[in-house]
Amino acid sequence: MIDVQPARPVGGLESIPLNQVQIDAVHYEDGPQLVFAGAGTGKTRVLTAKIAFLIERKGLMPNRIFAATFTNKAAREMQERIERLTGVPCKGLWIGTFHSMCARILRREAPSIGYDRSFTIYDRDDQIALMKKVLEACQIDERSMEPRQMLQAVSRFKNACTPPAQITAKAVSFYDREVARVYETYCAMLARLQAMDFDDLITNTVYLFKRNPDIVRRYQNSFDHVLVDEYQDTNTSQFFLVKSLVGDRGCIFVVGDDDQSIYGWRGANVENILTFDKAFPGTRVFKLEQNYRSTQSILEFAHAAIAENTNRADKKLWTSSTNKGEVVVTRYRNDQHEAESVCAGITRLKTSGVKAGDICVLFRTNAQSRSFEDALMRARIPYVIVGATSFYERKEVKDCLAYLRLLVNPMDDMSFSRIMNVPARGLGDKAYELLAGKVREAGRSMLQIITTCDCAFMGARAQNGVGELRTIFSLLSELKEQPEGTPDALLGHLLEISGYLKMLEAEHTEESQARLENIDELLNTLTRWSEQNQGRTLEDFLQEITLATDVDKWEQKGEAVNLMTLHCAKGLEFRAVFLVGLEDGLLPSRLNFEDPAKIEEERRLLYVGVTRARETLECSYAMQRMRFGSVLAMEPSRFVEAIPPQTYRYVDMCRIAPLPPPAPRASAVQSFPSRQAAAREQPVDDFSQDTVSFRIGQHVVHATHGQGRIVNLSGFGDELRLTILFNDGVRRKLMATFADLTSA
DNA sequence: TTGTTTATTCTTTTT
DNA sequence: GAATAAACAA
Repeated sequence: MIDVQPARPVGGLESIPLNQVQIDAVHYEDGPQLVFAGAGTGKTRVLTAKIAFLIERKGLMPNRIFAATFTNKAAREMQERIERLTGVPCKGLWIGTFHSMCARILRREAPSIGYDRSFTIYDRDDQIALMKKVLEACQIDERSMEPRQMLQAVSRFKNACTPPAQITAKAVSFYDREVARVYETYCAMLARLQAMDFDDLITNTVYLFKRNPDIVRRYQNSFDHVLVDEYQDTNTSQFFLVKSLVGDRGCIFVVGDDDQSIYGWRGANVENILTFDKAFPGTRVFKLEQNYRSTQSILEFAHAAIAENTNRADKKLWTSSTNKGEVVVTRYRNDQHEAESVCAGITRLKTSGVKAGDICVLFRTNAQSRSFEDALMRARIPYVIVGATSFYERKEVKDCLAYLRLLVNPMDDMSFSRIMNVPARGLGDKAYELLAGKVREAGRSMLQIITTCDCAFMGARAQNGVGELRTIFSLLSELKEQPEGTPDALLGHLLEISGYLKMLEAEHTEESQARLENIDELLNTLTRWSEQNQGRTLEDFLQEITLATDVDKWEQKGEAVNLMTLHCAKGLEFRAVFLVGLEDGLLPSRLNFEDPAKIEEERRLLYVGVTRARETLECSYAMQRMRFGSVLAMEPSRFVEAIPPQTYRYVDMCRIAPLPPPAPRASAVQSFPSRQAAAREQPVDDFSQDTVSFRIGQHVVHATHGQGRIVNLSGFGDELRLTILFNDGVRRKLMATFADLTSA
């Protein structure tokens, strides 16, 4: 095009330090680009620099750039950095998650696909509630077809952009036809409620583009460049979306890492990244392999972990850092032991000068956070949980939001049914059924019916309740039209006139107190938001909070330790990471045992966790874990066992720090002494002469397998089995009496 | 119709 | 062991 002559001193872009590959990727301008960016290789930096390059050097207007990121937080931070670098205000830049940007498009174009602009966005809870209604309407027993499973099927169809009619046409078996019927009904209901679920935001935008050539052309013409972060986690509908925005132009730049693809279960399609060059001919591939984040030993450990996977583009991260660091794998007695010891480790780190905010505990499932919360609380170490039942998922908050949503979208019967009897106004199941019947008959929404009809078909008590609701909503909609009807004022009034506050105030329980505080918090949030977002509407607020990701809601406070799931941790980094619960059945999850592809995804999850660490990494597993309220025996994760032992230091806390004597719970101790307790109490018996020579952690030599280390003992006497981790990386279980072993 | 008790099922991971 | 659904009493 134009030859780039940086006549003026280029302040911004050059202040980002980049290596040669990164520079090449940023400056390339001859067509589609795919950047393979391993963990910690400066992916965000390249993406930021690329956008800055487009604005600063190519003179693109910010509002002509479309950039999809994985969280809104990342988007905000990137936008700020670009503004600082280029000195160009980037308010108009299209940057955010696919979901928020599609919502932005759909708010404008909704009428073209038969929706109102004020449509409601349904979150997961709403989806489940709706699916239950759908199953009821289809007269399907919830037990034969689980709502969550149906939702997953529906989500699969939507992600592949297959409309109900096609599924119905293809359905052969009875089951398939039932699923198709559910899908059809679910979509129809959403449309009637003027609601969209998360998947709809993407697929409806794709439909919009597909059916309206003029609209897609308009959007194509309005974007000069399309960029996508974390491309390995895009699904098929997102691919279609990107494709239609790009058209046959080559103005696309994607960044990703197939090794970090961890969202297959929600429809992400790794093939998107692996076959990118087929979809966008003439693609130039860039590979970032120099890691700027982690120490040598962490990288080696990470590579050993991921190298087991078969379906991956070959690459290996390297670092020029000479800082060796150390990876520790620790075995604990049980989950509590693990939590307490990790807690002690955190205290040690803090005294050695690591800020709490630079420490993170990572686990596979949310339920695992509990034992760490307990331990941290006891140790008086402040912590934050990223993604735990968030504020906006609390009952009382959702109730308030349901009132507000209904005010915005009167078609939203799901929200209506949530609040129609909260607080209690004599509108129970029966009243609901009567109303639902009228809805089918009249083709109007519940709120519309109760505000426009006298409801003589209901009992006297119910009519009274209906009257209350009618008053509440007529007052609120009146206020909403007034200039003083700001979002926070609306909520304040609503809490008063609905009697919601009174209901909680009357309770006088600890719980009701907490709820009142949460409502107060919501009110404060809304007030602050209204001040900061003058001119924006209640609709905007509601959309913002339903599309916020867990990380968006997280403020990384310097003085609090972070707890989160491995999925949440994507894209983040910490000086010190504790990767806990590395047990078979947990990581990998038992539910993915049968499917090798899913096992590989679980392994990538481990890889993501490991590569979050900058300086120290402690991986751990416990021999026993509380689950379902009972104690389960656990085996170390197969992933850890497959990692060559020379890449880490093994610490067996079961031997180093045996638990203090069990609490004097007489009955428990007497009736069920655990095997270990028994072994502790009677260290000398007939077999102990033989067994005593075997200890966990002991180094041994096997006649055929060579050197190894005992990692586990089980059974007694003749039955004594040794689990030995041999230096070839293979773990074998051997009978002590037959194994030809000598002490190393 | 409402609030309480009991039974059951359940845990991946999230926009 | 917790959260939800069904069952039941008031």
